[in-house]
Amino acid sequence: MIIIDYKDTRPIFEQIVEKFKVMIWKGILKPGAQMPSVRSLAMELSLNPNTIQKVYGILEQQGFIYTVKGKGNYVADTEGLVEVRKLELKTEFRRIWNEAKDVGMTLEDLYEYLREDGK
Amino acid sequence: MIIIDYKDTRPIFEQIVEKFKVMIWKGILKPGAQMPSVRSLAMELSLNPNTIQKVYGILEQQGFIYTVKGKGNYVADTEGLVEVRKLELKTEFRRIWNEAKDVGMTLEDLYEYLREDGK
Amino acid sequence: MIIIDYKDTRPIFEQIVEKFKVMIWKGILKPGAQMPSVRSLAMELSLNPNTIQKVYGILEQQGFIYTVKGKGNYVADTEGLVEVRKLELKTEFRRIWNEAKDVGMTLEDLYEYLREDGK
Amino acid sequence: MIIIDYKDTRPIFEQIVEKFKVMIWKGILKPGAQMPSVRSLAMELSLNPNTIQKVYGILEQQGFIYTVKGKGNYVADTEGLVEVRKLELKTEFRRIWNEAKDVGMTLEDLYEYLREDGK
DNA sequence: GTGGTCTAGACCACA
DNA sequence: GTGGTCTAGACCACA
Repeated sequence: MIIIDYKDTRPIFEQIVEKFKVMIWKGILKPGAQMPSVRSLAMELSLNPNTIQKVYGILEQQGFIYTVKGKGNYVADTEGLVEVRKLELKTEFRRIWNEAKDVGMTLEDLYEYLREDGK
Repeated sequence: MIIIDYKDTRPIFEQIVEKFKVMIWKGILKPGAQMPSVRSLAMELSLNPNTIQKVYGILEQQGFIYTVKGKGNYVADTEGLVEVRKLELKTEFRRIWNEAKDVGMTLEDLYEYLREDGK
Repeated sequence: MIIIDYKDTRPIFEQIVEKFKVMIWKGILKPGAQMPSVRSLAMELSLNPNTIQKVYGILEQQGFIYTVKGKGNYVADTEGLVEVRKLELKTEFRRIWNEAKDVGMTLEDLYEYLREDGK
Repeated sequence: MIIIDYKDTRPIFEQIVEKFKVMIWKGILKPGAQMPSVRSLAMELSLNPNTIQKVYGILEQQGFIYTVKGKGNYVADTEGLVEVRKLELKTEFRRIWNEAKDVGMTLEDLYEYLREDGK
């Protein structure tokens, strides 16, 4: 379900956080669904449980999951989060776009480039 | 000329590399111009010379400056680098765009958003 | 495994980079194999960890190894690198050949000389 | 007569030594000819006289020129030097060739490559 | 003066 | 344990 790319320069915990977020955004993991336990996921991925603990901590703190003590972690309701996320992404786009203008990229170049998304 | 943001999570050397690149892209630092000496810049920013050494090493290795031993560092010709930079930026756009699609952003939304550039 | 030649005029870090490259080219270090840790190698060679850090940084940046934070450094796939290496070597040959012509060496002399490879 | 390439990574003194050697090998500077004075050459190239002093010191020590106190520097007889130089170059070729074999270069590849020398 | 290399050692993030 | 960043400071080559 989750594959770690050891040649990715990002730390492992960040990769996993990212993967879970995408699965939640896309609805592969639905609100209320139980997350795998820290220990079982650590076993499955051959990682230190600390690493998974950290992943869940970040997801919880960002509102993607919630913890029920003694029972486990569950996917949260992500309604409000989508709008927050869109804003974050727009801010990122704006930042890069400012640099792109400096090297002479046009909005049309960018539009064309992103449209060819199949390739 | 260069201000370090200690609240930034990125390492100091990376921030400075970034700042110099932008100054070179924008033509604030022109090809052939002499860079501040390793030691003088270190003093000015209250940093260790090693840190500046690292910054200049990266800039040289990426083709932004060149070193004349015993004389100093100079801004290089940046002709070919613009194309490389465009590719980097496109890769960044693609990465964010992939996330943006997951939360339901359309290419038209993005286009409109970036077009209103005054704000 | 690695011996430093203190009579060599090249800096230590460069000698070690070179040695590792050769071991990787020759397949003595195979793709996926773990490199010695920064600190253990530093101890073994009686060098400062920073020096090894630099060596690994260069090897990584040139595609010979990759780093997994908190785990270690691993030998990368070197498929594409062979072609790059061939180009580098050709450039070196061209440089020396230009000098050799100046003292009257012919291509046939060179060919004969390199062919007698047993000696 | 001598042009310094400031984008060359080698130190300036080395570039000049190199240039003089070639001029002597090629016979552009003939045995007995007077070398430009340290001061005049330093002026001409806008360099520190120390740098030229160093160049002449190396050339003298390697037998390319000789110094007559109070008169100047003169090109030496280079008869014997050519053979010595050929040996040095052969050693360099052998060293690179050993590496080239490791990445699968053949003697024929090399021959062809060096033969196309016009380009 | 200029840059380059290296040591000793602290402190941090990640697993 | 692993690697990454940074300081303080020595020593060297080059101009």
